[in-house]
Amino acid sequence: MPKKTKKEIIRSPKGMHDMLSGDIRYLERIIDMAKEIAEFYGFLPIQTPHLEHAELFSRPLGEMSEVVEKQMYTFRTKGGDLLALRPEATAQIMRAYSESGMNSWPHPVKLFYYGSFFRHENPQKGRFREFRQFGLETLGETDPVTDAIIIKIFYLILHELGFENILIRINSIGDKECRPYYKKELANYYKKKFNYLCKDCKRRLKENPLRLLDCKEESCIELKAKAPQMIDHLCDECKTHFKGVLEFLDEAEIPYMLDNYLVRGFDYYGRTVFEIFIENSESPAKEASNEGKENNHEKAPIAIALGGGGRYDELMAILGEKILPAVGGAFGLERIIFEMKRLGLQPRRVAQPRVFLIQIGSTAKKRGFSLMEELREERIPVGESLSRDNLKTQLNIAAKIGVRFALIIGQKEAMEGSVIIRNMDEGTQEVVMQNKLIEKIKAGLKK
RNA sequence: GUGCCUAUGGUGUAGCGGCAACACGACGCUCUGUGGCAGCGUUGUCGAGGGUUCGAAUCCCUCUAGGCACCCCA
Repeated sequence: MPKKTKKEIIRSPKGMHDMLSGDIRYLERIIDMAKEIAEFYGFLPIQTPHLEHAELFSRPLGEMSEVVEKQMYTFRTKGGDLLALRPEATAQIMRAYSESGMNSWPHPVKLFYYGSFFRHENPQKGRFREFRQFGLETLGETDPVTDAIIIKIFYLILHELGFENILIRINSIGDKECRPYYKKELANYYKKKFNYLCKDCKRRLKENPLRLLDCKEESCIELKAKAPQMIDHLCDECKTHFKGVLEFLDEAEIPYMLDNYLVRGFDYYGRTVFEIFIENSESPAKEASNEGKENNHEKAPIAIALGGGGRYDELMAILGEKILPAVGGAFGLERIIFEMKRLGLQPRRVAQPRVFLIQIGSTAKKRGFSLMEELREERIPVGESLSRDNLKTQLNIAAKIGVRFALIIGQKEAMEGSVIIRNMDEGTQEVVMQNKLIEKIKAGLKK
């Protein structure tokens, strides 16, 4: 072992990073838009804790599931409780529903949220250990229109942000009546082809046959084409429900694509499942040349979904409460920021100051210090660099920001209670007494 | 958890065995009375540790971190 090691610089934990003003402007734009639309549709805000009893998540997801076993941040408190950093919001909202007595609210209860979630996995493109989501939940309603509203709001948010080529992939995975039957059918089909399956799929067949439909191995994709499809095995009620959802989407002219192979990992999902993508106009050509195969008749979406969700009518029962039908979904906010930047969509605009305060000398500095407050009270955004004393430097900064007026206070002005207003574009100046200043600036900015 | 790639000022890069270089940014000074300029300076133990060598940013090994993909997916 080395005798002397350089002092280690402390870095942010793996998969977690600072979000700086550049990205936050995008984040704010997304949140502003999402809130506006969600609130229009009658959704109420909710903020749930970042920590919960680990069991809240492990019970619905399964103690032995990979997510709970490996990806959840859990720890013991000093008091001995087993807590977890929240990996998702849905279970929290179910908990909040019963804990906060929402069963006495007018139904359906419609909620939206945004915030950080945590999962301990290897970071890669669009996947971090701390990531932010915006989500919607509608509790206490089975009507297919509620599914459609959730999807519509997600669609609208992206549309209003300026995204084009938004694609909703949608499927119904049945309910607890018909899905087990389908699963068995699917497993039977694949058992016969066992020797043709890839290594992973052989394992999937035992653990979660639905996941076989997700496999990207070419040989498995071929097998998938002839596999039994969920849509043919839906019970009548599920079929009617799914048809209803699609009719509302048609009515709203929301572009969607039936994807019979879209599945979600957990058993508590039932009926509607959906994911939202942005179609990538460049990638089909690229992929075609890479693969050199014919296999590409469907348009290629980007690899990662911007959002997804579905119906989970059975979740509340798993948590030990009365059955409460529910549907919801969430956006990955980092992923949307990434796509907005890639496609050149605009972040939130921040008003730039159009006036800049410049001071020379200690008396003037103090005058400037209090003048800032007078301007703030008048809601005139004003830039400053009070910590600088050099006139040229300050003018330089003012010029760089691109303000219209510089307010210059020097020794002389501080003494006589005046201010120089300098028009930065024209290079003209005017000396005004301080009691006329606000008026003059307001008039000047109007032009 | 597995595999592949990467690591040089704040940022983006060059150097590929022989003096660490360039651009931009930031900051300071020239500069306490007038801006976008200019000049000068500062911003580095080349991710860390070890090895090969007369000599390592450069070659080798280990570690760490990051990226990408797999696995898995909330």
